[in-house]
Amino acid sequence: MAVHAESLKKPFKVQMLEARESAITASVNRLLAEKGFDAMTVDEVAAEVGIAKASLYKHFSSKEALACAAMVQAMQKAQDFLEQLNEQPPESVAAENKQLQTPCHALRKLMAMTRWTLQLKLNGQMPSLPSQNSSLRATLMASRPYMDGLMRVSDLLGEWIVQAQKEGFINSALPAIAVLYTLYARACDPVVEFLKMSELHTDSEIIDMVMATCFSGLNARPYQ
Amino acid sequence: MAVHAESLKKPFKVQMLEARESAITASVNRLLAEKGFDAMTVDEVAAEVGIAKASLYKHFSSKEALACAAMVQAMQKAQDFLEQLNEQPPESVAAENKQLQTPCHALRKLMAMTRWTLQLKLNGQMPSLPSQNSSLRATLMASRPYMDGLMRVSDLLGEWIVQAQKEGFINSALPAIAVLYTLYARACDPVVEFLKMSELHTDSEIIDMVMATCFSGLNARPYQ
DNA sequence: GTCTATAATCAGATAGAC
DNA sequence: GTCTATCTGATTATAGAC
Repeated sequence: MAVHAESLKKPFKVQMLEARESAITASVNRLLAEKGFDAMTVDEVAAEVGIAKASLYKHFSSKEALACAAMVQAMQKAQDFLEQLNEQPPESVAAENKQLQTPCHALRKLMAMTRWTLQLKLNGQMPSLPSQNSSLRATLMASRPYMDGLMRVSDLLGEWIVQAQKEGFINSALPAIAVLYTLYARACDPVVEFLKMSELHTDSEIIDMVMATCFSGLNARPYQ
Repeated sequence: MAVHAESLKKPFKVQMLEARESAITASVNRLLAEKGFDAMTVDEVAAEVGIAKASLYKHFSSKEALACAAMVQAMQKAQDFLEQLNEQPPESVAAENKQLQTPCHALRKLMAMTRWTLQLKLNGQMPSLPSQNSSLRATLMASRPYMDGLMRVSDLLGEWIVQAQKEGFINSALPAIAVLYTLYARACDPVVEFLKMSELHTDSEIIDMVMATCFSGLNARPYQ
């Protein structure tokens, strides 16, 4: 019983430690979004958190572990968003947005998730992992929390994709995995940055444009 | 007159030098495609070309200059392809391919160019510059040959985009610049790598899928 | 121009006092 | 656990002989 009480109510020291580590992952997340894993230095992280570099290494054993913790946290946020979307009554999903006005519940969830991704990116909060093969990939693949989150996210999205295809709202000629990858790719779509840099459009307009190209493509659609 | 003759027929030594430098840029191009600018080391380049690192630096003053030369060559190849596409009678553009069967000449050229890009990528010949801000960006921006090529390519594509929009084959609600960026983004689309890694599809199938999502989007199109 | 050998720098990681 | 100071290795770049 004492053991249970101990594990339910965290000691003060543990709370402090977790708060500190949470502050670290938040900084890492921001830096990963801003410059990517390779360009981010451990010195920068330490400076931004306001502690010495050696102290960072007491919390995380390597730069990869540091980035991995941030990625796990980001993945958890994504999963939370999807779970909440999954539990909502389908009709209530983003009804305020005219772009989401499709009669297909599954498609509406997929679009809501894509909008969320783009918004996060425009806010500078979407960590960007190296597209090329890197030491970080191996660390992520070996991380249970990360892989568990990734699998759960993929499962949820996969279900919605198959459902939307069954209902005839997503092109069934595309393998579900290709649709999944295409949606994931919005998280690192350079079009968002390019349009943002051009300063010709608001964030909202940029999202609408990328949503349009993602779901409707470049072609004009005279019949719809 | 002697000057003209000199400049028309290149001396043997110059030919050798250009051949050597061409071999270098080819290696750099391949390495840029394989691992990107940051992960590519000058030692690797020297090893692959088969000369000493110090010799490389006699040809190119820095790693950035090295990559820049490769990018200029790649851009030149793209421009050559587009110019040739531009001079062809419109009817002859990739008539053999069923995916290019649109009555709009401009759209057909855009699609041919996109296919070409994806094919180059699948061949491991599409150099990938760092999406983030890097020292390479500055070098490229300061390079006349690169920027001239980029502008010419953008002009040609821009004309076709506007034309296809005028004829009602590309969504006119999208600014031409957004369409241009979306096409450029195919050169670094991670969906291609992901699908390739999954080993579930042939290169040809991958191209067809990415072409479909690019031009028609994910949505089913029951009316078309 | 090509080479070997070396300088210079930067960034990830650690030692050891407190 | 935090700090300062340092180590280590990798990588860009150069010196100087041929």
